Amino acid sequence: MSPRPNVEDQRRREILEAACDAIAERGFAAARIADIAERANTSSGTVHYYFASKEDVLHQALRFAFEKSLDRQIAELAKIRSARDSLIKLIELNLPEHSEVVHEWILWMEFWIEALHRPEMRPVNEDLYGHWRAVVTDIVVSGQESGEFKHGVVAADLANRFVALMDGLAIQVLLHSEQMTVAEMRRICTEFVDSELGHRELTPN
Amino acid sequence: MSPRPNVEDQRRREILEAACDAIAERGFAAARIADIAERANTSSGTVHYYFASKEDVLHQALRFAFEKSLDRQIAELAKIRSARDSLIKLIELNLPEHSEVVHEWILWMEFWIEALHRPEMRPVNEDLYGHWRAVVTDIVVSGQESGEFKHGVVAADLANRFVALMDGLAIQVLLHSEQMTVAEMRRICTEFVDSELGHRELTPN
Amino acid sequence: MSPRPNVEDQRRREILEAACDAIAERGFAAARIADIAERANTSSGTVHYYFASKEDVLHQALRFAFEKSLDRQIAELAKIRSARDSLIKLIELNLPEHSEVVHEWILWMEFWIEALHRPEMRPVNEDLYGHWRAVVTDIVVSGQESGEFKHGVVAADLANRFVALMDGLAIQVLLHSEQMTVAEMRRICTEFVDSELGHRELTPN
Amino acid sequence: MSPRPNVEDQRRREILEAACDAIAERGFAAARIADIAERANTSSGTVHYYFASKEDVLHQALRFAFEKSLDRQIAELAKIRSARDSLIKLIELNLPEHSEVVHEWILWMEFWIEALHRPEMRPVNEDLYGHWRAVVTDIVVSGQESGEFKHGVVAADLANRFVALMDGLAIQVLLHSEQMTVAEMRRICTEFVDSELGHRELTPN
DNA sequence: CATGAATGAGGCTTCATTCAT
DNA sequence: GATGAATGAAGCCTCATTCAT
Repeated sequence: MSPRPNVEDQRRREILEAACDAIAERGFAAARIADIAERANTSSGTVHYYFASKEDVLHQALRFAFEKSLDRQIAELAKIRSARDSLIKLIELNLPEHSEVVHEWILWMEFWIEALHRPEMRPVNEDLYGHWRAVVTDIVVSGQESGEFKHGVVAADLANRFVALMDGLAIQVLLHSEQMTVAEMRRICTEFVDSELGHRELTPN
Repeated sequence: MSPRPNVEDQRRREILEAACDAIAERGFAAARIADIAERANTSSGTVHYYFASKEDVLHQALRFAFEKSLDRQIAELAKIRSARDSLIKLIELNLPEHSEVVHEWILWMEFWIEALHRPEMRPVNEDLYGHWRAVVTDIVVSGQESGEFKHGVVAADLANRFVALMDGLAIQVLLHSEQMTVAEMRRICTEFVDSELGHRELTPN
Repeated sequence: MSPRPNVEDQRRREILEAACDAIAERGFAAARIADIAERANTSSGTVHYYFASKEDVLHQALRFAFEKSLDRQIAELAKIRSARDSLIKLIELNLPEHSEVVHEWILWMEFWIEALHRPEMRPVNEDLYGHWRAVVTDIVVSGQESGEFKHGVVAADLANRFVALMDGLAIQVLLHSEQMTVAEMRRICTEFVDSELGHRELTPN
Repeated sequence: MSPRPNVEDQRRREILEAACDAIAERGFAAARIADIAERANTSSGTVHYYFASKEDVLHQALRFAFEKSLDRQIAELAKIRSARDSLIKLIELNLPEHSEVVHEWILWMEFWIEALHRPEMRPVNEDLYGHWRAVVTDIVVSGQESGEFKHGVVAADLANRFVALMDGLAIQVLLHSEQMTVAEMRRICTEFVDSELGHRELTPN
């Protein structure tokens, strides 16, 4: 009957969102409780009312962001029939072109560093990255089953390479490398899909 | 004539090495001046005597580590004639298998995060990564010129993809992902070289 | 007519009991409103609803405990006829042997410290300790009147010495001193009574 | 050669003295690092430079005060030949008449409470109180040997009773009980010595 | 050259207290 | 009557930086 739980859950989410913003803007290590409180229009006391410690908010914030992002992407992909279109969509959804996606990538990078020094966070990587890889693997498999993709490629292996390639490219885009722009990243990823899975090479003559 | 400058340079280097160790072990953000001093068997006062600020030591330490690593790799590659062997060697030199290379990768990852939030560090990326790409590009070009590699591949583009792939794979290896081991990374990188540059596909029948 | 006041009084007492527990377990200074609320199965808001401030609950809790203890002891003593048996009973009732009495002693010790720094609490000492001394004094006087105790001892003086001795011994027992056990405390107190008030020494031959 | 150690030791002692003052004035639990720093004419940072934590300074301060007090008393007693005079001197040295002795008593009381809740401090009690008891025991034994005191009293037992009596009386004096003044405490303690150890009763005629 | 004692700003965390419900 | 979400003041502690030696 009571609407309280929702209110509390709502506040909780606001704080996590604020924490994500703070991490993206100032970096994981430099984010202060006060930054989070400010962005959530509340007090530092309230942040501690909902979370046990700074580490607690920040870790939960990262997981929260990743789960939200994964859900959103899965929802977007669900609308698409073609396997190739799905991978292209996946590329588009993850090109660090607009600030929202840039933020997500920054959170991933911050997470890598944190997980590097805090082994207890590695399960998050295992879990989330596993999901990610599974998404790609599923698309590849279904594309192969439907005949849209060529056979002879191990889906899980391709997923690993695809994800690694995107990660590596995104880093350079985010660092504003002159050698790597969003456009270039898009081209490379698209070509990766077509050359690895496409039929063109199979019918040269 | 005085030998002093060497002494000072020596000490300077010791501090930078110590800073690299501190970053690799505790993380860029968590590394303290006291950690550096301890690892250099000196005092925090001395660290400040040689460097203007904490940021100064840490930034110089990263650049120092990357330049040393680049130099060492270039020296190793200079001994090798074959272009393919050079790329294979490059892969081996950068597989995060032993602690030294793991440390180098951690420094790169820490650097990415730092450069993300401190734009003034991006030139280091531009510079060092540029070198890196140039190394790969040169090997590819020389391989193509000698006929060892197939033509039709844009060397600079391949270098970008190669480097991005390694970066992305290394991250997962460093996070101890169950899906990505050193062996798997070695296989993927080697296959990348052979499938992208090798002649096998060109003579199927 | 309304039974409410009883409900409120009841709740009030529960909170005071809870506060006593909290003081005994965590110490006066370390006891938090949340500790009290938890032990009273209620909320911190409710504690404040019944008491003006933390200081208020804690001070009232101490007084409450002492009054309860005094009443209980007076009731126990009322059953006893012999003056010597009364003093022996008093000793038994205050030997820090079982947890309830240990708790009472801890509350006294906490009270001493609090009264030391908060002069406004000293009247509680004056009042309660006065009662205590009066209890002892009355027993001694009645024992002397009945001939059970020897004369020549100033009852009020003996009460002061008796109470001080017990306080000092109890402290050492509570600190788990190897030199002072409950058994030893019992022996010393009993001998005190007999040597100070008994007739044995008076009729040696 | 370097006078540094002395300087550091000196500063250390100053901070401990300041901590004792802070405890005596504000109470163990209410004493803040800032209070200590202020009284030592230094900064809170410096307090932490010499001591690991607040608990660390405060605990060391108590031990420091007790050892100093014990040493001082032993030195005073060394000048005295007569056993009775020694006990009388001991009483005088510990009557909470002047602020210095009052401070010492407050520190003891604060210590009792702290040791009650922090068992790791109990050895301090065992150690220091043990010394104290030993001092009394030695005086009694030597008095008995010299014939100054009557025999038939177990020295260790008397020491326990003497110390407990003084503790209990001091508490009431410190709480400004109307029933217990310094003069009364002096009288009671002196009479204790004479009645327990004196020869008067032995030579009634 | 090098040290390390000293500083104090900054940030996390605790917790009594308030108040809307 | 009772609650517990929210607050913010207060205090401990860390650590880069300074400076006298």
